[in-house]
Amino acid sequence: MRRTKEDSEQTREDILNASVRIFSEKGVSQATLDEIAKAANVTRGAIYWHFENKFQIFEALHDRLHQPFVSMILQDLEKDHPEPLQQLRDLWISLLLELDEDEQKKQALTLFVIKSDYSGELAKYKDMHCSSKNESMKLFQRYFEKAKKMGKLPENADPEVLTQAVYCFMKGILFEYLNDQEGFDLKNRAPALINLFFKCFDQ
Amino acid sequence: MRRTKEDSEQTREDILNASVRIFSEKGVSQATLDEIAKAANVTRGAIYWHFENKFQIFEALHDRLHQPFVSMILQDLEKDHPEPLQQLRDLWISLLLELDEDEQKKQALTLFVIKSDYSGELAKYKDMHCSSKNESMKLFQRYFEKAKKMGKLPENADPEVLTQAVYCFMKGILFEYLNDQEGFDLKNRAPALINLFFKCFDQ
DNA sequence: CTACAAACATACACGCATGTATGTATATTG
DNA sequence: CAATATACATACATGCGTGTATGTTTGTAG
Repeated sequence: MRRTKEDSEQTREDILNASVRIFSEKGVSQATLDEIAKAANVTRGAIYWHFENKFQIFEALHDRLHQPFVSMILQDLEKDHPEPLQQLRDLWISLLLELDEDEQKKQALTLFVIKSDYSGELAKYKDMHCSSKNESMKLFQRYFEKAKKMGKLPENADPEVLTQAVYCFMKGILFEYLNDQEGFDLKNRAPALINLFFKCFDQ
Repeated sequence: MRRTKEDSEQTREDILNASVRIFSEKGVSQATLDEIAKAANVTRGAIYWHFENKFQIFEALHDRLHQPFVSMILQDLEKDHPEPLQQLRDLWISLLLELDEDEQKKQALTLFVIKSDYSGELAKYKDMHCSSKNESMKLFQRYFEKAKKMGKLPENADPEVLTQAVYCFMKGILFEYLNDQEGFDLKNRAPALINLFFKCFDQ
């Protein structure tokens, strides 16, 4: 059953897509390669052909999902918005609203925000996760630095602290929403929550 | 090796204490009963005598840790503070600062905030977790309801939204801190972060 | 003082997930 | 058109964690 090169690439994608689903449903450590194989309509043989083990899949998924996010933020930072804080606020609101309607993204975020605790078997990937977290935090910090340079923030405001605050808030929202999607009316609450938070910069 | 009743209760406690450690280090699903047994200086036989299985330990831990938290908040709510928002703010700051120096509490919170994703084997306990979450959120909401009755909040402020906002923020802080304790200088940042957030109510 | 049962420790059987070894069909290359 | 490597599927061996069955000691009730 030798397949062509495109076929092969397709099965690789199938495996990755199935992995996101299974990982986000059961958690990485509870997910089994056989489940993933069945969800991707292949056998474990195919998985072991494309990946060394379960954690290589995890790593591949991380790359596939982190990079688009970073480049999207970078693109947003290119724009010379007159109100960087407002820009960041709107970015987050639209991100949350898009998330609410994108099952794929929800699964991916569920996987990396909730279902992977980077302990035990996943411990080796903690550094990877931390550094990509720091990478995106640095990007968010640039919004605040812009705002400060434009005099939109008080002199004593520390962009690093503000970034950490926003990051924690967003992480909390994502966490609560992804943990109980029925109990969290994101579509209606997201603007209210974000707007409320960004009020603390308006003084 | 029949032990007295107090001995028995002690081993039960030993098992629970060891479980918090192992669970918070490896995650519930990756923790094995043999590890727990060794950490508690007993055998798996002792564990199976006191508990049905791993998840019964988890349940027992949840009870042991949730109830003191609730009663602590209830006690704080008894006080008739003239500024409920300030009271809530100070409560959170002191909770975070205490946490920073209490290894036991850190382990417990790590377990329930990060290491248990309530999927797969833990799915049955999701309801339990959600209802105890809602219970504590209702308690936090009472601070805002108090404040509103006292005219400390604008007429159109929705205590439920405000509660959700604070809860998400705190969850995010806890999550980030527990995930990378070295990278999060909680002792110095906690007051700054909390104070910043509570500013959005001062208008 | 002697049953009996509590409080474990030890031993065993089972299933399940992993990794690897092997088989196989087919695209591709010379 | 043969030879080879690719892209898997299948089969097998292994280990590990769980649950349970059984053994053992000792506090305790009568």
